[in-house]
Amino acid sequence: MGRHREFDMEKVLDAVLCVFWQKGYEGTSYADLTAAAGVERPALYSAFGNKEAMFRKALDRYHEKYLRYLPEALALPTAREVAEHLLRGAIDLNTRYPTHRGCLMIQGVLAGSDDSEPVRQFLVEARAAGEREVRQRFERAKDEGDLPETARADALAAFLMAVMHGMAVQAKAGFSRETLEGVAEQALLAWPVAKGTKAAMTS
Amino acid sequence: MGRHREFDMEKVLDAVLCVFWQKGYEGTSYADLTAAAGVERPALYSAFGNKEAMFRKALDRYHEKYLRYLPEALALPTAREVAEHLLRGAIDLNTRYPTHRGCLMIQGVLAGSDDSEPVRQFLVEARAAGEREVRQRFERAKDEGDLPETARADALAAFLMAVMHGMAVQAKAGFSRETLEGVAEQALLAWPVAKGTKAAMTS
DNA sequence: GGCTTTTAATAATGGTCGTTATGAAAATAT
DNA sequence: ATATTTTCATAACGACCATTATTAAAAGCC
Repeated sequence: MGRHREFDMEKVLDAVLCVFWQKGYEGTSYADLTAAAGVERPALYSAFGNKEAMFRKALDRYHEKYLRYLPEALALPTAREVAEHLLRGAIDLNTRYPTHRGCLMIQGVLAGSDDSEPVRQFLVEARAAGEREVRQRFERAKDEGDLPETARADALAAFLMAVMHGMAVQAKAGFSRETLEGVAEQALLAWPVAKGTKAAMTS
Repeated sequence: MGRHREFDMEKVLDAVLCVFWQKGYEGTSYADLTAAAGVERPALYSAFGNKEAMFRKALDRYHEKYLRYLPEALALPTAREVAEHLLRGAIDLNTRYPTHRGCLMIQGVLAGSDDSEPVRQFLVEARAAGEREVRQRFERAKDEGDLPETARADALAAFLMAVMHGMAVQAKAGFSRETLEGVAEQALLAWPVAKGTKAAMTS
């Protein structure tokens, strides 16, 4: 019983996500959110709770809709392909939309106000979880003989993520896709290759 | 004639810089600034102008006091040493102070509110200027035969800066100095070396 | 010591922040 | 058709934002 919701919940969440993406958590106001969503404040509160809860919902959607390339990458057969797919995916995501360049998560990790500290902490942990997955994937690659025994999975994962984060910053600073592709290329030049693999043969 | 200033201008600027470093431009309030500087609001206004002008002064000091490693690096004899010094300097700066990790500039580049857009734009340009200097240094290295003719100075500079920016993000996320050293090491593994140089002999 | 000039601290400005009462409109249930 | 329930928009809430009058204190000049 009762009245029905008049707005499309998914459309609103997408609009909210875009605003957070563009302006960051602490840079986004309810004025921005209502303008983008075409829905008044109380509707946002009844739909999501407060600003922090809304951001977390937006973050979930960000993972589902835009960070798919991460599990995709992890499922590839070799560590080298994992790394390539991660870099390519990051470039694509960071430069695809002219209105909101860069990465929603990285932007939030660098937030500074006291109010946004809980959100920042959450993002720090989420980022660490992603890196952990990559590291574990590279450890598996060592077990499978796909990375050399001498390779350090933790350092490779940290390095790869550093390049991805750096590209997010550069994308926000206006870098072109082509420039970022040059960055990714250089990053992969020293990728370790185990003896006896196809990759080692062609080098 | 008239009363003398009672506070030490340099000490206040240092305190202001630390707050901006910790909380970013848009995350810092005058309450934070007065608490850290031990000086009331009007004194800050008479000394610096408004918040934006104060941030720019803090940025100048940041360059003088903490970004010295950049011109230092550029003055080194080989491109390889330039890159090493840049990475080492970034690691040091980003992890030295537990209360304000990361990089003041990178934090500002990712600011999102409408108010901070002028500051963000300024930082984007300052960042680009730094990268330009590195690129030109690498072009000189090609002329001097220190980098191979096939090397792309722009891609190398962009790559190096990407790693530095990524390390700033990771430092803000709590990474240890040792982890970042692993990142830098991996970044340098594929550094191009011209034939006939000492570096090429030892490899 | 009086007069002027500069700095200092208190406190108020208008504006915007995130959040929430309040009451009208719409839809189901009886 | 009436009562009940839920959503909607208007408008208000206190808190904090950057900025600035206002007034008291301190230091140089005569």
